[in-house]
Amino acid sequence: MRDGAETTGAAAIFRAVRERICTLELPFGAVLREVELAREFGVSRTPVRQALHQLAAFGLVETRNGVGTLVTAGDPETLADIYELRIRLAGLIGELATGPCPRESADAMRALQTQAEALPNPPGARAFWQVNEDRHEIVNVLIGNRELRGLHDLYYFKVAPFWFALYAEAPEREFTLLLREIREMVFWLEQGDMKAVANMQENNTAMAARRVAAAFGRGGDEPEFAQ
Amino acid sequence: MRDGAETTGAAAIFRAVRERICTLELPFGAVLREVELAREFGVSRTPVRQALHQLAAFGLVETRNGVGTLVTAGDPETLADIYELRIRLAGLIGELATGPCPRESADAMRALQTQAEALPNPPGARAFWQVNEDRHEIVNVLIGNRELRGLHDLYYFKVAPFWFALYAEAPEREFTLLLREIREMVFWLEQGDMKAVANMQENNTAMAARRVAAAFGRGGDEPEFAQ
DNA sequence: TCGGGTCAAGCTGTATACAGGTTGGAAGCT
DNA sequence: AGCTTCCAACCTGTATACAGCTTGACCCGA
Repeated sequence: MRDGAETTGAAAIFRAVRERICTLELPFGAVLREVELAREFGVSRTPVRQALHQLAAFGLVETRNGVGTLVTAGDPETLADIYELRIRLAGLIGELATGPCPRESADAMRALQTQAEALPNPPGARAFWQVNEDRHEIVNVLIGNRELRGLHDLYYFKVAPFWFALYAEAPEREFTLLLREIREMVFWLEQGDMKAVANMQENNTAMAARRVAAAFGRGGDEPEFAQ
Repeated sequence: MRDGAETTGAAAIFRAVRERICTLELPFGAVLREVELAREFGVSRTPVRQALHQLAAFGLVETRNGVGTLVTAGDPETLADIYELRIRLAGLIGELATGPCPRESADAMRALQTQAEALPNPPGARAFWQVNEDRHEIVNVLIGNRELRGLHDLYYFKVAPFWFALYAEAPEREFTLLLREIREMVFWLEQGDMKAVANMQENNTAMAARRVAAAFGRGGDEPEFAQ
């Protein structure tokens, strides 16, 4: 919901663990133990627990007494719900937009395009993740309605693990699609047309939903993620 | 985001404090001290801190080191953002609905109507709050998309303090409007028309937004809430 | 061999002690 | 009187100790 660079140590742990979940470094079903994380980050269990509880509140993990904190896999039905909603939220970005997009966003996206095109195809997982996160952030700051912006951010991290699993399956295809999206985004950002940007976001979200559904949809049971 | 009757003590404190905020028993700007709450609920600071951190994550309070936990008043701009989004979310309820509404919802709402009509006008703050919460819950379970349901719930609690302040200003008017809404809701629920229910929800949300904007909108600075 | 009961290891939930930060007011100087 | 300085009380952030729960493995009997 809210991010920013907080001063407290729990926020740093929150972001670190969230990133591990999103990059599947921590696959669904993995168990997190508070003492381990505490040792790793050089703190006590207290801040770790704070971070894990927040992740639980956002639905990324589930804590069970006596067992540990498990990374939760959304079942296919939940995943469908999330994407359905996410597509609509993308549409709302356009409906709630007031003015044209600022120049800085177009500049930032163009810079990202240049940077991404310099990468090999497929790039490493880390680079891929970073490019995508930058793209997300550039779009995110465009959203005028702060609450909608928060939701856009929240659901991005919620579906990120699934989406990243797509990359693991077909890295070249996913990177090509990402590049295509960035190029198109640059075009419309340069036009200053927020509605067009939102429509594009909606289209790409829907397309991602189809790919994710094909890979992890109702056909199979629980998604399989190898460590 | 998620509620339910949890086993841990922190969840109970979370709900209790949230209700106090929503009913303005704790007005904006009030400071919560962990030791006080701990004494009151007969627990240590630890579960209290969990509850307060969750409330902070949802934007209802803000914790400052060395000071305390303050109940946060959304500035008028944020309030406008929330309502704008909430109206659209109400529309999505209809768009994402799949089947007709179940009979139980109509029955429950009819029972609530009977119960509410038996109250004096205006009812006490407590009764008013309870009727409204019941109404919200009945509508909430109708929402098929679980994520949207969570958002609908989340934002309900986020605007509840403002909306409850309206009741404090004009109890009879607000109760009459609430009764009207319940009656209309019963009608459409009996028709089984989810889209109509959603449209109604959208209309009533928009109307509430206008009343709130008139009372706490950009005209005045920060809203004033007496203890 | 298989099923059930028991228990110990390990994890989270809770309570408490300590460290760091903030603030309001008193004391002192101008 | 007005302003600055300083400090003590208080509150949150963190670390640690203890209690309750879960689970898997071991043991025993059929």
